[in-house]
Amino acid sequence: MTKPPVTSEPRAGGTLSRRERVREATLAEIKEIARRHLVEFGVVGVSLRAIAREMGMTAPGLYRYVPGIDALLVSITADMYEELADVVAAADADVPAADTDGRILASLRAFRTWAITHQAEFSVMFGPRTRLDPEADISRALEAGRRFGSTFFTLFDHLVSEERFPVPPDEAVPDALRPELRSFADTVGFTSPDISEGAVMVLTACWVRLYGVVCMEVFQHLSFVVRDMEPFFESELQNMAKDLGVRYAPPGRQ
Amino acid sequence: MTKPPVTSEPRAGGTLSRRERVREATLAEIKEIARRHLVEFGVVGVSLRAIAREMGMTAPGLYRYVPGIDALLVSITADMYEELADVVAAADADVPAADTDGRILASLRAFRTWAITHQAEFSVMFGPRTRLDPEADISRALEAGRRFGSTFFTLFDHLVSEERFPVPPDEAVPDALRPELRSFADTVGFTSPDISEGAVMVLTACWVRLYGVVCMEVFQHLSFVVRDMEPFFESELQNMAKDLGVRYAPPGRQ
DNA sequence: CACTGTTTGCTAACGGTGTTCACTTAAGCG
DNA sequence: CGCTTAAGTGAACACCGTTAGCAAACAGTG
Repeated sequence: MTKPPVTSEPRAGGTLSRRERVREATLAEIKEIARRHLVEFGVVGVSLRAIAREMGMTAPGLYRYVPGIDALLVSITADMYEELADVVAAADADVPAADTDGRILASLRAFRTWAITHQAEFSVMFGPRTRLDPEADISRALEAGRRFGSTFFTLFDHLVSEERFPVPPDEAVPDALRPELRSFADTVGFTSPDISEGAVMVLTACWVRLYGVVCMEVFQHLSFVVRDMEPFFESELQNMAKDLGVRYAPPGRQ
Repeated sequence: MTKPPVTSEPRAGGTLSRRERVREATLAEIKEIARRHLVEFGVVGVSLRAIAREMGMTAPGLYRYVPGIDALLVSITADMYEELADVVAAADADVPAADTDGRILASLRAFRTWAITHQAEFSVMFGPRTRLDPEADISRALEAGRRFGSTFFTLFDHLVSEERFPVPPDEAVPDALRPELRSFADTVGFTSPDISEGAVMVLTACWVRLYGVVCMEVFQHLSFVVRDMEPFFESELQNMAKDLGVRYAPPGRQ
């Protein structure tokens, strides 16, 4: 008995047989309900038994489609990374290609908007790995994460080649940081492979700020003292824009 | 039948009766084991039955000491905030009082060190509230959180009064941000109540950066691409120091 | 058509969880 | 010493993930 993968491969011909189609549909239903339960009850509220109950079947039956609850969570997490990557890429594509500044602001705002409108999803994606076991195969999520980042990396690359901001010389990069920056740039697959370490340092510093402010907002660590976090995000965006030589514009109506 | 509080109050005389002492000891044991299980198995691995088993009693017996698993988690979370506040305050106190720069660096490094050496604790404290129900009484944690912040606020106040860095004029503060900054400063209880909004804006920007970099490290969102996050933290610390007019010094041995 | 092998879903079961209730035991107090 | 009250137990209920064995439906072939 072979363990079923979470996503099944199409057969040789490229077309799916009837059996494969209904199988795919059932799997999609499982993931749809799991996602809904995640949003409604949080990550601890996702259970195979409850999913099966809602589908009108029993929990052991789900094991024909999913190897277990952990793998299911990993799988929908990968879906969510792909969705986020799509949303950010779409926001980027909505702005005229020549308007680098507008594209950067739009992409980052799309990231925040998605985060605060999908708090449960964001928490499992960017929060601590409380339930996703470390041995799980997260390659699909990693790939989508890479795609998510690539939108920003491409835009950042434009800024560097347009010399929008003074790139710190390599001497200004702390020695201990250099190999880490190099490793980061390589793994992440920069558009221009000869990007300087100083530039990558600036990029990560910007990312840390935005990640930090979005995390604070989604995790609600200032919710009892601050009603609306958007001004903080916009302020951070403005700071980042200044450092990067990007023309800041307040969020358009639309 | 009155629900037992998680921490019992000492009686009028100030001394604890024998009964109250053993009660306190049992409660302490419960929390000690819960904490250990949290570290060992993560937040999902904390269970009343397992705690009771280790204590040689049964789960319902614990309900004499704790109203339920949620309240227990909230309670040890408050303990952890108090511990963190102590650690940071101790690091601050270890540096000569006149050396504001050194105290700032020491306090922030103590925060990061505690975070990475207490990842499970940090995750429940600063990560998404996945298991702490929103209706719980978190006043003790909030109070400790306030104390945790006050170390930094006091030091920041020194910087402001010493005019170490150019405080942005009020016109430079986005209108939308002003009431939020005001609310933040009031709730948090600044040492000097007439601190300007521009100064608070700078402070929160710094905090967001450090919070972000520590979260990334603890939540391991770059672990597959970066081995050691310390250089990133130190780099961010250096950036912050520059913006705040603080003399940066690399982490001393000791 | 009948036959065969596979896929699908079920029931039953094991061990784990939080929580409530009724009950017994034991400790402390007057 | 007797009485009050607190501490702890066992049984029960409703959940959870997971495995094993079995029956029915299905797809394809002789």
